[in-house]
Amino acid sequence: MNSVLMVQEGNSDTTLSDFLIKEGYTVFKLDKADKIELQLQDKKPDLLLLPVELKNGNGIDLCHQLKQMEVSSNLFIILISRRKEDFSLIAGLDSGADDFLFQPIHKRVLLGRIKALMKRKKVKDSDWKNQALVIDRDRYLIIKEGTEFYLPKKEFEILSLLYSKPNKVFSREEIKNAIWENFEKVRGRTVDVHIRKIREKIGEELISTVKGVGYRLEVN
Amino acid sequence: MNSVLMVQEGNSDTTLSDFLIKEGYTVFKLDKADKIELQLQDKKPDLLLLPVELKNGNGIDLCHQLKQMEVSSNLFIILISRRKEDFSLIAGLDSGADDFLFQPIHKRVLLGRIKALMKRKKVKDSDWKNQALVIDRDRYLIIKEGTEFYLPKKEFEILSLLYSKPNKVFSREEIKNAIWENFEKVRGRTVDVHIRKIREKIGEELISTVKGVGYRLEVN
DNA sequence: TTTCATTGTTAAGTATTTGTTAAGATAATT
DNA sequence: AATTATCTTAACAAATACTTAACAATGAAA
Repeated sequence: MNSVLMVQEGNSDTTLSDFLIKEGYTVFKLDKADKIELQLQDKKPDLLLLPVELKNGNGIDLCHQLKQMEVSSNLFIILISRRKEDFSLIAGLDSGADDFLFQPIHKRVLLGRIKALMKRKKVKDSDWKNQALVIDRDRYLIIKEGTEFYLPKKEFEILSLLYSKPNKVFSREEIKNAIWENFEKVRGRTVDVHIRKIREKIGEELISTVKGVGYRLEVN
Repeated sequence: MNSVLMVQEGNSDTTLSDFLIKEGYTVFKLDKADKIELQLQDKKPDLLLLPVELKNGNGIDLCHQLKQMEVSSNLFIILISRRKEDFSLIAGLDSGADDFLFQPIHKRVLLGRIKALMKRKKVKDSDWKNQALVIDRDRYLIIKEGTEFYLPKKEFEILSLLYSKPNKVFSREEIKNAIWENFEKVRGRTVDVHIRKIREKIGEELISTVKGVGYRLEVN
């Protein structure tokens, strides 16, 4: 995550791009959004900073289109607007944007957002590529770093659930609700014990506890 | 997103409310729509299920009114009607409703709609005002300028509360009221200590004290 | 400047939540 | 039916979070 494509129509301000370059990013600029697809194909940036207000159309629609195209399916898009009112619109529409910012953009805020996206991307990547964990429902098997583990049903289902949203904290209630038929009848430390077994078999560090809330599958 | 206010005039069916409760939602019921504003102020639900056909007026107008009021500006409203014809009307009018359903309401359909709204809310929340700070309830973590922080429950809830209205000064009473079950029993410097912990972890400048009044989340 | 109410801070005590073990119950397999 | 694996539960230990008290610091008003 270190190349950024900025669309800046009728505006040659370099404050932000200079800042990003100083922070180690490769910055490409476009002074019109028209030929953006070619640029994306060519430069393959990680992030696109796209104004809502464009000379030739609007950024929300463009964002929506890009998000559905193959070239840009892995591209992060931050929409930028001059008017706050726009964002009710954006929130209502399904623009698919990854984040939103208002003008004027503060350098530190932008950097923060980029870093947040970076983290998300990392999680995504690890999901798809160097998967530390694979769940094979067909063979009812967990594979962690090449080693296969067989888990009994309950443990397998709980781990699958956590895996379905890595890093999300699942409350015990959510877990019971999802795994047991009559979840009201499951009391005491039942869930905890299953978690214990999973940790024992697959690794202590795999699942972390958020006290007062629940359990989370750790993915970095 | 987990509390729902249902208006059910002349009908005491509990199928839906039971279902929602089982799904983890807090459900409040009203058997007449007359005093609805008081209830909204009091219960602060996330979602209102409002019939179009009311004894004393109609739900479309009421919806329209509510959407313009401060109390309910963050409230999601789903309009419910017995007759399909109503909805051409609604679509034409700008009722401001977030969604529409026909009687009879199927449980799974309702749940689906609620979850869809939930997603929208998340987007809204994250792009709203306060840009340097992101609160991720799913992962139960705070992201400040790209750095993630895990906070214990009470600290997380207090910060979430302050975040819900950036720059608003919350009195200690308001905070206790919102976070604790029996807030009367919380005495002494308890709130202050939690604030201390938050400042320690996320930054001293984040929350400022308004002497004699309370605390405020600083947002520029 | 002194006073006084308010807030900050620390550290210790208390409460709550979670971890862990082992035994008994239940279900599956032989 | 016997054996084995899995699941649930209770009991207690450990860890963590929460609350409180005591005193310090601050700052506004007299």
